[in-house]
Amino acid sequence: MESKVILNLSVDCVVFGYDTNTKSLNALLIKRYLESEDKSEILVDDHVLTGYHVYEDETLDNAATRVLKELTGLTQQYKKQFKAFGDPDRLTNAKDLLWIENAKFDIRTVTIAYYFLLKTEDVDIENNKYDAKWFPVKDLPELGFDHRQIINEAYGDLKIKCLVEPIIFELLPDKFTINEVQDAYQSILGIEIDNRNFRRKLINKKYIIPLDEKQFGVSKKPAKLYMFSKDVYEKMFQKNYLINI
Amino acid sequence: MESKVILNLSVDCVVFGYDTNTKSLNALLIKRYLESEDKSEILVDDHVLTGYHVYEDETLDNAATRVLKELTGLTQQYKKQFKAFGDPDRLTNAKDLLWIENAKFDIRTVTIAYYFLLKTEDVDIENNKYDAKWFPVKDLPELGFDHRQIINEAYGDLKIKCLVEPIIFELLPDKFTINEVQDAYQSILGIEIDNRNFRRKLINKKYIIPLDEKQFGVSKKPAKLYMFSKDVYEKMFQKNYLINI
DNA sequence: ATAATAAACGTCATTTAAACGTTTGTTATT
DNA sequence: AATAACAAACGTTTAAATGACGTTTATTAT
Repeated sequence: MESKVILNLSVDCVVFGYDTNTKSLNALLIKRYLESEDKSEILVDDHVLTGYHVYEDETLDNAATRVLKELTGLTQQYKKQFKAFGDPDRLTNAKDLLWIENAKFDIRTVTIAYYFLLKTEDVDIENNKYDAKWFPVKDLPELGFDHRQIINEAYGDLKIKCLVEPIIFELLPDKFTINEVQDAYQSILGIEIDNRNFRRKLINKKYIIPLDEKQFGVSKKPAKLYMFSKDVYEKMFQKNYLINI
Repeated sequence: MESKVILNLSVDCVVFGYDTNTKSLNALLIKRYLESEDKSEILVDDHVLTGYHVYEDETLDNAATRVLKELTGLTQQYKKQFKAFGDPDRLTNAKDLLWIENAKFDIRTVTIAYYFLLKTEDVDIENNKYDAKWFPVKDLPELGFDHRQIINEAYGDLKIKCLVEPIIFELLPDKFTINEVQDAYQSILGIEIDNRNFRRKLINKKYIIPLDEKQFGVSKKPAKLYMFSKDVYEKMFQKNYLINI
């Protein structure tokens, strides 16, 4: 009745990994490279997000989780569905479409985009079967499809969420120093924060638990380690309804 | 290759309308009522959101705008795509499916959900061809499909957005009193606010413009009217990056 | 022992927030 | 035309949070 456009449903995953050492927020991308049959021409040479078709009997959330697991082996990471991308012409670039099995111009692919938060070090990048690599969000390579837009929108959503929820700790190791938290905020939000005031403010939070441990192996005064207690945070009924307009 | 599940793409629109008089946030719903052929049985008797199939050559955003216009005649309202709902079993209720043309059990409908913000009075409810009605968000009727969940998630998203962006003014008339703003926050967030502190704080915002006008027709001291300047708000480079965790 | 350096602590002035009390302008009533 | 009623509008006081700095401390490398 309708016509010949075939609808395809997929999830795409923006995997954010924060690197405490380089203070860089990275995105995990996979390489695409394809030559013409006679090898005279490079048809595709760029990077893309991981994504996959959503199976018939699968929820969107489960599809995203499956894709992340397939790519990284990880299953318990912070996940957020942040936007659907479904413009009818979003995959009409013929070069790109060669990548898709049985690609025709009358397939419309709607993708439900998720982002995940984890630590760069959590992924064994050496033995990754998709040859996935980390790229700084602020220095992305050539990207296929509309994936640059998807990453940018994910990043925008993440920034806003950072301001109202303590999701920064999803990006940091379980035990962290105050300065590492500050560095993460500065890097992700692109701002400068006064260390002394930030330190005071953070240490006063009841859900920031000081540990009887210090850094070691550093060649300066080792910093005290802290951890974040999600329990305490949730029990103090946050969403304190501070209207901040 | 894949199998016999037919994928259907739709948008669903949560139309929020705030009523300044009753201080109630409402959702616009349409009635479903269907009897069996011999009229011995009521098959469907509930309410649903407005939604529609997304046309082949149409963006998701345009589909949502089209649905709103069809329902209300309005085209310039605040709109947000907030979540996709696509669980394989979300429409497997046979009773519900009778509503869908050519419904079979092997159709999977993924819906991209939007919410719109407007004033209840903007909609001419008397002459509405879908027989749409307003229902307080806090007192919804029996709802079809997963529409209760969709409304609740939209409402949750709206509440959070209210705390960080001045979208409350999308729900209020162009000229409003300070108390009307307070009432809207209290009603939507479910909180109590001290009027004297709230008033002082709001009046001090540069983007809250006092007018040389007062209420009339009220039987008490008429309140001064104000308006919200989106221009001023945006120029003062908000997103002042107040980390509020 | 000492230099170098990041971590950690401290101070003060200013701003913002919370919790109240008081005055004012309008309409309705006498 | 006085006054009661009442929400609007303004004011005060105290406590807490923030912003902008200066100083001390613990560690490693020399």
